[in-house]
Amino acid sequence: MIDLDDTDRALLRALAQDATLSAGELGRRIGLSQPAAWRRIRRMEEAGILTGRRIEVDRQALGFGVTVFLGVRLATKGRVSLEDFERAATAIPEVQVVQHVLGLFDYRLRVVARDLADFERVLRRRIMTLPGVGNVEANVLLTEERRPGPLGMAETVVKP
Amino acid sequence: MIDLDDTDRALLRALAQDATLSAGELGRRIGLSQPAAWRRIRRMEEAGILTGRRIEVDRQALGFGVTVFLGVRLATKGRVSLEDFERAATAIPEVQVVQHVLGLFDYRLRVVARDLADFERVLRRRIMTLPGVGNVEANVLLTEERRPGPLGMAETVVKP
DNA sequence: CTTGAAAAGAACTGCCT
DNA sequence: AGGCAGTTCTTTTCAAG
Repeated sequence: MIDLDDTDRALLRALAQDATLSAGELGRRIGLSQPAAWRRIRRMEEAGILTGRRIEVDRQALGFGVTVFLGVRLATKGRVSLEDFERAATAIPEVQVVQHVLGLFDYRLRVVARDLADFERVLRRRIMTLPGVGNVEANVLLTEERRPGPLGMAETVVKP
Repeated sequence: MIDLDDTDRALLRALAQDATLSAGELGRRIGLSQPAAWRRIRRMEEAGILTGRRIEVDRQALGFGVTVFLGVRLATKGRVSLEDFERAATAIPEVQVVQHVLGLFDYRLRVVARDLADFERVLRRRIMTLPGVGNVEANVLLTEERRPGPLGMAETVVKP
C-alpha cells in the first residue's frame, strides 16, 4: 500500500474528471513541469493505483433509457455454486455489473434495457431463469451522481 | 438517438476495455484505416455517445479496502427536499455514487472506507445524520465484475 | 473509404539544480 | 524530487485517388 502526497492527489482529482488531460496540461494546472507530472503519473501506474482508462458511454443516447438495480437472494445456497450464478449472470448482455455482496442479498446486478417493456422481458427470460435465483428486488434508476471519492487520508484537514 | 453500425460497436467494445487505444491501433484491429477509425470515434463523441474518458483507480491500493452499498429510505418524504439530501450526501468524501431510485428505497449510495471500523464511523457520523434519513440497508462488496453492456440491437444475432 | 504526408502535440530521456 | 532542453513517437489533420 502506497500513500500519496497532496500533489499526487491533485493529479488524480484532475484526471478523475477528464482522463484525456496531458501531462503538460496537468502540470500547468497544479504548478509542475511536464516531465514532473508525467513521472508522477507513471509512478502511480506502476504502483497499481492507476489501473487503466475507460470510456464513458451515454446509454440513453444508444437507446437504453432504463437502468435497474437488482438485489438477488439465492434460493439454493450451496446446491448451486456461486460460480454458476456468476457465469450465467455475466453472460447476459443487458447485465453491466455483477457484484457479489454480503448482507440482505447475495448479488447485486446493474441491468440496462431500452424501456420498461424491454426490461420486463430481460427480467422474465434472463434474470428469473438464472441458476439458483430466489428473491429479486428491483430499484429503477432516476438520476445518478458520481464523485471522485476519497484519495487518501486528510480529506477534511484544516491547515493551520 | 443515433444508431451505430457493427463497426462503430466494434470500436466501442474495444475502447470499453482500454480507452488508451489509439485510432491507428483500433483501426488495425477491426480492419480500418487510421483516419477512418478516428473519424468514427469523433462522430460518436459529437453525437454524445462517447461522453468522456475516466481513469480507473484501485481503491484497495489506496488503503480503502471496504466498499459498501447502502439503500436509504427517507423518513420524512416531502418535509425535507430531495435536493437537501442529495447535497448533503454528495458532500461526504467517502460517498462515491449517489443514485436516486424508484422502488423499495429512495436512494442508493456507494461508500468506501479504510476498513469496517472506519465504515462504522462514516455510517454513524455521516450517513445516519443526513437530512431525512429513515431506514438504511447495507451490502458489503466482496467481488465485482463489469461488462461492456449492450451497445445497440442485435447483440446475439447469428449471421446466415 | 483509402494511402501518404505534413503539422502539432504528447511522451519519454539525460542532465543539471 | 523538480526543471530544462532536446529527441522520438503518436495523434491529428489535410491532400488526392
